[in-house]
Amino acid sequence: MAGIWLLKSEPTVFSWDDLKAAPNQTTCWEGVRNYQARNFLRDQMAVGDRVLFYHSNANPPAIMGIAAVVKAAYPDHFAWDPQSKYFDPKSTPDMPRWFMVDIQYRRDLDPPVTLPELRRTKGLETMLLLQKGCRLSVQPVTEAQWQLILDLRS
DNA sequence: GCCAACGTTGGC
DNA sequence: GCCAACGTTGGC
Repeated sequence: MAGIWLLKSEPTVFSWDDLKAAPNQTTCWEGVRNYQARNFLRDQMAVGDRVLFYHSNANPPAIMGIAAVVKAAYPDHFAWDPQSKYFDPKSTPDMPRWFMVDIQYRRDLDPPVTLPELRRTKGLETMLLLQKGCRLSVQPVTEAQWQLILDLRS
């Protein structure tokens, strides 16, 4: 069974609409600079995995829709660019420290599933996103959680 | 803008 | 290896 992930993005940095407007509705997911998130991304994300696209630092924070992984992990070359805000001199082409995947738009959740709605939903209490202080920007989602979330819009 | 929670850094 | 200081995240 293919994996399921929740990816966080601040809409002022890269929004759901940005993804839909991107060439081929596809984008590389650069800028992950946390080791736990990197390990999920690098070691476990695979082509065909399902993605919940979440707007953090938004009003309200919400899952905007569904995307899919269309390219598995490869080195995040933004880490090598001194002009990039994601520059990290400790990552080199020979020894890349950071990785990214490509994701592609699949469909909207209409309307978006807001954080308060998620908190109200029975069965999602253990979802990582809802845990106090969980800042992980790449999170695994269980099949049961996925189904509960989709059921909110069907 | 505030601030709690967390992750990382670096001196020792 | 400890841990204080610092930086970041992200809801509110």
